[in-house]
Amino acid sequence: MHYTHLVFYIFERIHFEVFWIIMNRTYKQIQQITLAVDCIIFGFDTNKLEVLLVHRGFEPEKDRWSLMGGFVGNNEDLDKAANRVLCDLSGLENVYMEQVRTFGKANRDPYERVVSTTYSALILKKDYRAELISEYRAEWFSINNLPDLIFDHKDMIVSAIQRLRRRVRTVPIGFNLLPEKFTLPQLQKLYEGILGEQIDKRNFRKKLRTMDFLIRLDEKDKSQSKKGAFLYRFDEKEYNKAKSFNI
Amino acid sequence: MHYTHLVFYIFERIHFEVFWIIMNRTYKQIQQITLAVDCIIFGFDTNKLEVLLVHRGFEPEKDRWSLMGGFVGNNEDLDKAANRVLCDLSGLENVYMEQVRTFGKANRDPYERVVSTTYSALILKKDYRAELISEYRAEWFSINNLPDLIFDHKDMIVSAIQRLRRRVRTVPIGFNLLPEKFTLPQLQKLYEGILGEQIDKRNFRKKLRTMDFLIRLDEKDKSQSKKGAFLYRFDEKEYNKAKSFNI
DNA sequence: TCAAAAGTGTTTGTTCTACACCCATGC
DNA sequence: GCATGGGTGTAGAACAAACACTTTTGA
Repeated sequence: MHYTHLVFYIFERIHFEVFWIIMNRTYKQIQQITLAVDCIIFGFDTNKLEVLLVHRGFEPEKDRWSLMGGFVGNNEDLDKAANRVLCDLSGLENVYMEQVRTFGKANRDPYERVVSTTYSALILKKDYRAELISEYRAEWFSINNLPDLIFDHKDMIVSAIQRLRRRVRTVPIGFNLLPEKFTLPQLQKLYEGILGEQIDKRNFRKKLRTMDFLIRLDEKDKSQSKKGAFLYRFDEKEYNKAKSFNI
Repeated sequence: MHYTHLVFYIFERIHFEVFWIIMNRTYKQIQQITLAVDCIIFGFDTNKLEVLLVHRGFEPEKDRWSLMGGFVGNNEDLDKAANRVLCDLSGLENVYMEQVRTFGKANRDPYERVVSTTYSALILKKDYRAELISEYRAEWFSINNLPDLIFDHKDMIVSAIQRLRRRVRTVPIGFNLLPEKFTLPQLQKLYEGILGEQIDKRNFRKKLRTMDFLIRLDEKDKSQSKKGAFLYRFDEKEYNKAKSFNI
């Protein structure tokens, strides 16, 4: 190796080692931050999409509404923390949940530095244990009529709705908001509620007819009309064969 | 108010207060977690999409490859931390970046509890200061030929690519990977590289012709052919008028 | 003059949209 | 027998996919 190359090489080598030593020290001394999860819990009520909010019972921000949240334990998976919070506060397990995004502005909670990862959950409203409503001062709100919320919880809900609107068109997750057996008018109202727009009945049903995983049962639901509407169920096995969905 | 109602009311009230007192204590005592950001830095090289990785210079996991990352300061916005890490390690500011998702498995880093939020950045490779490549032992890797990576960094890259593939079809972010003036053959190769599939030249150009924000200049780039290809530029103002994009 | 890349349209099939009437039933 | 919600099909427009030849020019 040429002399100047060698000098350059040694210099670079030292530079490199020093950089990593600094990195390594940083690695040990770094500041720690309180990490939270907040759950945007969606439910569906005949024709509108709703979120479940809790009434904050302590200062600061007493008497304002907030999402259900909790802190992440030191040895707890982030996803598990979200499930725990949902389960603690709703009594429900094995609920469809997915991460939305992480909110990390330094002053988002003006009282303390908290970074929060949001998760959205789709639950069947009637599975939600009614007694918890009073226990946690929880209440369902239509997404079109949200109350005043603490911190950036409104932004959290908005971004969860945006994501839900995108996802619900390409993945059959909407069924989590309906009972196992449902009618097509119900399903259409669900989609209209989520997307916030009217859908043509014939075009909607035409699309659904092409989906082999939507099984028509020999039963009718007569609660909404005299004629009665056929009940359907979502067949997961059949869906997994092709995994194509598009509304 | 009827007597039993009153008793019930008081009971519920106490229950509610106790719950919030516990919550409030929890709020103060909660465990804190080291929070990191990792940057998936994408670049484009004539016909393939690449990511920039750094060679880890210290134990544990010495000599393996990793994403560029850093820790979030106690008074630092999460987004700012990602920008800082990118800037420290690439010398670039004002780069297109967006949050991807947060990785929070308790044992994802087997040595220490670290939760990490990933950000993807699209940079123009030639803006990346070459001297930093040797300073940080960084290297560009084709996304089809990634080396062995520490922890869950491979998953991080995979989810960033998935997201990029979705986004690039509906938002004109791909231009961040090209110089200000670019040719249509370049643009097509970029899309082919990102999406990992061939695109029909005539159909591609037909779509682009409908987009008013793609301005053809009176210059040609003759570096790739004798005939030369017209240069174009992306007109942001024009795009903002309609904000519709779809490839 | 020829090799190499740039540029250009048409046809066909698929998907999306708009739209209006009959059916079954309980009251 | 009528009011209420459930159920069905078709025609036109927009969009997507497949496909082959001509142009330019430097070497």
